[in-house]
Amino acid sequence: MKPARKDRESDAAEPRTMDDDPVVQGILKAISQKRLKPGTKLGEDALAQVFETTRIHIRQVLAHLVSRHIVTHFPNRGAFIYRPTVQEARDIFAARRVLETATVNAVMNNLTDEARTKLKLHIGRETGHDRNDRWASLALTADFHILIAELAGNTVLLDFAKELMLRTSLAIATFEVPGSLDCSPDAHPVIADLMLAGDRAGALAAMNRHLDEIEHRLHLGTTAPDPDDIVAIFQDIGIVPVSRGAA
Amino acid sequence: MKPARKDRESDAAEPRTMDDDPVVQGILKAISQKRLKPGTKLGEDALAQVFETTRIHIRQVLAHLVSRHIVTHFPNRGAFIYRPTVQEARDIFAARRVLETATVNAVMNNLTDEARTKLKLHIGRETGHDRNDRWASLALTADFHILIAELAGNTVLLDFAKELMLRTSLAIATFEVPGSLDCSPDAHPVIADLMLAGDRAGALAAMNRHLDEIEHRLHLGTTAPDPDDIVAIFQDIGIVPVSRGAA
DNA sequence: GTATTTAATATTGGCGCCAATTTAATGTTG
DNA sequence: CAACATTAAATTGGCGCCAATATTAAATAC
Repeated sequence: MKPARKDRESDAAEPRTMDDDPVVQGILKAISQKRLKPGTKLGEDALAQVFETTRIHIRQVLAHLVSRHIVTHFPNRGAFIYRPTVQEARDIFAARRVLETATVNAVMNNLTDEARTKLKLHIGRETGHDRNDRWASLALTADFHILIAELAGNTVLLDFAKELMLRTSLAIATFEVPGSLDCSPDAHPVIADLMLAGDRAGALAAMNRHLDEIEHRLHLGTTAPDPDDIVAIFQDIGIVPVSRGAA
Repeated sequence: MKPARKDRESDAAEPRTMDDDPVVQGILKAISQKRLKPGTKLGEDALAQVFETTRIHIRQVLAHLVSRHIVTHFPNRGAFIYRPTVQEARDIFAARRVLETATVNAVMNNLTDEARTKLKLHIGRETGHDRNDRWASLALTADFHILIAELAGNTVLLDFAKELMLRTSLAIATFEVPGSLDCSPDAHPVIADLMLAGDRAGALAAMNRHLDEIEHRLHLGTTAPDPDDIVAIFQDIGIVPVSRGAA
């Protein structure tokens, strides 16, 4: 009937990655847009109903997110968006300083015309988008740092950068002061211009200042030093209307 | 009967991580010792029988290893130890240069007595162990780099370092020339001595030379530039006696 | 005798069911 | 009326079964 299948068995079956999964991408996008906050419970049935899939699929997705340090799993309790500790938040930013210094350096070692074009294109989108759309802004700010990692041409560092961006979103959502923005609106164009101008030292300094600025906006020294972590989580679990008043 | 349980529900249930799993640790250890080579099939029933567990447990373990880029999953075919491409092997070493430069720097910024002690202790174990035990050697060489990442005091960078060590093992096993050692036996003591002596620049240079040496031992330019990747995998899948001769 | 086709076997993938535990609700008591 | 104990509901965890696919073995044709 279909004997031609055997001839292509070498390339027919491609390896499957969880990152392509629409449910994974949906949850990750929701996190980077801060629609899903740390401590939120990810019920299996609820997710299965929202994404119109089976519960088994959801369990695989959650297991993947647990492996990626995006979700915490409590036995017999379920999966929750991970809430970084204060120390871990600092470690994330320290790791970003290391990684992004390297990626900026790598990009400037090989600044092709294609790289320049992509950089300009992104800055154009970032400055020209609708400022009222807060969720589009949040997604774009992460894309800038990921773009630099892409231009660096190292898939391993790119994966690390993606993971760090997600975990940064969790750290910001956990420790931010409610009213402030994530980062100043012109930080990315400044960095991009310095890179396009060939000013390596200036670009590196601007990037590190940018990261410092984001980190110092957070309440890493004052709020919840490290104790009663899980207790705080339980307070926030109730995204749904909380009937009882504050304790 | 046991009403005291309710009082402790806040701290009773701890989050569970896959890294503590004995099956995961067993597979990871086997990889770092190069008993499990890239391309080897990890059958679910076989693993369940070896580790005396259920098939579901094995599936969770394999899913975790897939997320960690240690195992590749082919639909309806099963899980195989991941085989890095040439480009990815280069990226792994480039990422290690970035990461380990940072960790060495961090350690030397805060070289406590405890750090000195642990460093000396490890070097002592590495030089004093049985040289004939090749598998113990392989496990120890990875531990040296992980120890430095631990002493750096950044959990995020530590996780990255652990992942990079695993992927380095896969890269070496994939591209090594059969007879050679992984690295020269005195490279680690040299680096440790320079660090203990406070010679930052010397330690960084020695570490980078060490990484260069490991990378240059591999056949990254001559063997299988990048084409027919999956085909090559299928050739090596047959760890079990191959009845047919070479093609 | 080699290659192709066909059948048999083994392995993976997924769905449903039921047990174990937790969480919410209800009733009781001081 | 508040706090505790008990009961009921909901959710997660795990096991077995069966379908879908790939791999191996046998059979047939050239």
